[in-house]
Amino acid sequence: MTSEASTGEKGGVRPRPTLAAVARLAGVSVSTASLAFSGAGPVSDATKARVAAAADELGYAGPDPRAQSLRRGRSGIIGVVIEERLSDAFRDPMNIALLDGIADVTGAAGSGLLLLTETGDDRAGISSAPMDAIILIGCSTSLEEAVAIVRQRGLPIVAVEARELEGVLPIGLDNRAASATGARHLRSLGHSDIGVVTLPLERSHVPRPLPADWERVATAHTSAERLRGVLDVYPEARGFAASASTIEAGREAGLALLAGDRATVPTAIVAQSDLLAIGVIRAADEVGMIVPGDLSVVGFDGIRGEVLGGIDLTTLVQPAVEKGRAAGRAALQLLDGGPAEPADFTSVFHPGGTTAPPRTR
Amino acid sequence: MTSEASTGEKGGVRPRPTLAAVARLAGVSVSTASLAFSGAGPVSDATKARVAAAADELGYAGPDPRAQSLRRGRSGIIGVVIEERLSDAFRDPMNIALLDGIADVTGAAGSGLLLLTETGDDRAGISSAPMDAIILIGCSTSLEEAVAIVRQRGLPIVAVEARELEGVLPIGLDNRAASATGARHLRSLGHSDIGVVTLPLERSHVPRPLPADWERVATAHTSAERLRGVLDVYPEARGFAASASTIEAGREAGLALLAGDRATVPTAIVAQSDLLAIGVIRAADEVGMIVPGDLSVVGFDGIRGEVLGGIDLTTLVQPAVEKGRAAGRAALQLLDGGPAEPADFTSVFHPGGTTAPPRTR
DNA sequence: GCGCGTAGTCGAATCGATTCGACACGGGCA
DNA sequence: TGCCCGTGTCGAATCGATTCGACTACGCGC
Repeated sequence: MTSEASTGEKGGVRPRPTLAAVARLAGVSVSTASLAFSGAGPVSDATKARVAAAADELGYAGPDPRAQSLRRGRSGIIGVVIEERLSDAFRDPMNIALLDGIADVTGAAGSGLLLLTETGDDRAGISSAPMDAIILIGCSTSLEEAVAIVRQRGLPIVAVEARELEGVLPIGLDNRAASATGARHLRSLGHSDIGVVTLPLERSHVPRPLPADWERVATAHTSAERLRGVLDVYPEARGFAASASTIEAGREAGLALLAGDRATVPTAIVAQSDLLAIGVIRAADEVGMIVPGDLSVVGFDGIRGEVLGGIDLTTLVQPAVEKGRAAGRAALQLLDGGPAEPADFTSVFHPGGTTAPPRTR
Repeated sequence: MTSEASTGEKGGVRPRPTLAAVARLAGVSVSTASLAFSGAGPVSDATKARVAAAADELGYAGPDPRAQSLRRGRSGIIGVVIEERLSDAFRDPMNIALLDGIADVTGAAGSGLLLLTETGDDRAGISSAPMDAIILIGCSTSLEEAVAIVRQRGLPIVAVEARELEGVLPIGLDNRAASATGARHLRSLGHSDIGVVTLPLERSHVPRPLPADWERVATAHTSAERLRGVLDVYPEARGFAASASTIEAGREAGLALLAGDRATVPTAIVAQSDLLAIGVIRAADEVGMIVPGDLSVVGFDGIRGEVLGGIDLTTLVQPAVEKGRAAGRAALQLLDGGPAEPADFTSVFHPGGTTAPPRTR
């Protein structure tokens, strides 16, 4: 009878054996088999061995995660919502570092990361994927919407660098203060006319000069905060919104700010990311300006390595990986029911070789 | 009685309402509620409306994905296994492009991507995450192991650029042939002494000269194939295995190959990735060699954009995004029970400005 | 006017595990 | 000798949905 077990010997698409089958073969009840398998509960060694043998014989691959997650009310999956296309989001090393930090923590806790892109109207994932918690990163525009959906599902929400929102645990960065520090550095060097290259401010990532009503139209929290930080010090700064956090977009923005007579262009530019800063430097190079002689450039992020091409960028170094870890930890704590305290990270000013006093003209 | 619905008005951790609760409030059976909600089956408009109203009142967020996935035997999740740490894997734009291609297809089909890293002994994800299929990318060393686990779970497996393996649907690239094409290009230019910088060949990513017994110790399929392609044309080529697919690792390898008397170093280097190639070019620059005057360099991948820094690299352009799409499609087909045919992609040789005839010496 | 098909609804089984409470048995302690 | 408790095992409820088969009316055709 139970020798139907041998079915699996060779056949084609044999259905996955269940715990019940294992129990039957081992001659014990399902509950005992479960106990034996999970190690919880008192089970005699002999029984344990028989169950193990039966499982082995049937090729039982362990409890079905679907059934398990239903019963336990946990799926062991944490959703990560990324606003843009993956290829866009991952162009910036900061996002990768962030994700790496998250993966570091959640991976260690045995949770998987479910990547949810928010492109188009693909709400499907957010509204119906099996998750225990969700981490929003780089989500600006549609934040409210996403939060509403997720909240209705009763999932804990962690948001990295988002504006305060009811029921959302924030992982913050001192964007405004840090940017102000960078700006003050320029002021102390003697700069009085500076430009700002911002990250995309609104949903439509169209590169353009900063509109006067940017406060009203801005939906990207990080960009807005960093901009405020600069304006705190230089209320008159001219701005240009880049189309993305890439070198190319930075170059484009840089060319726009540096166009015109040398006497009328800013003597320093604050870029809201290091990639943008590198682009600005490239633009300066193209219009024949020397950095930092003719133009000082400040970045943000503190990326390292190849992309910099050996440049020692003056920038604000943010602990991206650590930020990711904090987000991961917070998500885990929340889904454990425990309270998680919001984290706030601080960027460190790194004076590099791309800033200097303005050339007297 | 049923006014307990109002509990959710403000309270703390109200448990998520179930379909049963909705049905009760609407005064219909659970089965009818289910039918009404999913739209399947004949339900009168009046009933549908009442169910919808009840769901609305209770704040029902739709069927619990966990229960759904148990019943349906599907979780709507596709696992993507990445061998290394995310920050390492995503340093190479090719991997991002690949993932983007996968996400493109699976996202459109409503499936989420579960990121599983294979760092350490963290088999947890692979062996127990709720997934419907799995895609292995850049998995070399521990391929067999991973495949064994997943196969026992009865999941369809798609592997990108892996060696043939029973029960695994391969998505291939003409690594060997394409590399040979690159090598023949060098031969036709007149080079007779070339070097190869390979991607990591084994688990331990230690940079070192290619050992004589590399065939035996190599576990990375892609690297090995690309190497074979070059050796097909230049059996005597000297090799150096880089520690990663990064510019820095390429530079390091380049310096190693270019050390010594100018007369004894290779006149051309084939790098197994564009990032490595850029590193090699940087190394050449450092030791005072001009590319392509003193040294020709061939890459692999066909990355574009900033990292290249304006270099027109001679390389083999592979359709990475398309490869990802194919992998995604294959996974979807397999989990639909349908047969999926393996895909094989072809790289296109792009003659750039980094190769030239060797300087006569 | 009778029977049959169908729209609409419901009850119950099912997916595969976990876990609580109950039960039987044997040994230690009073 | 009798009682209690811990160990090992089992049955049954439960998680939350989907879906099959059955049942009730009702309308239509013959």
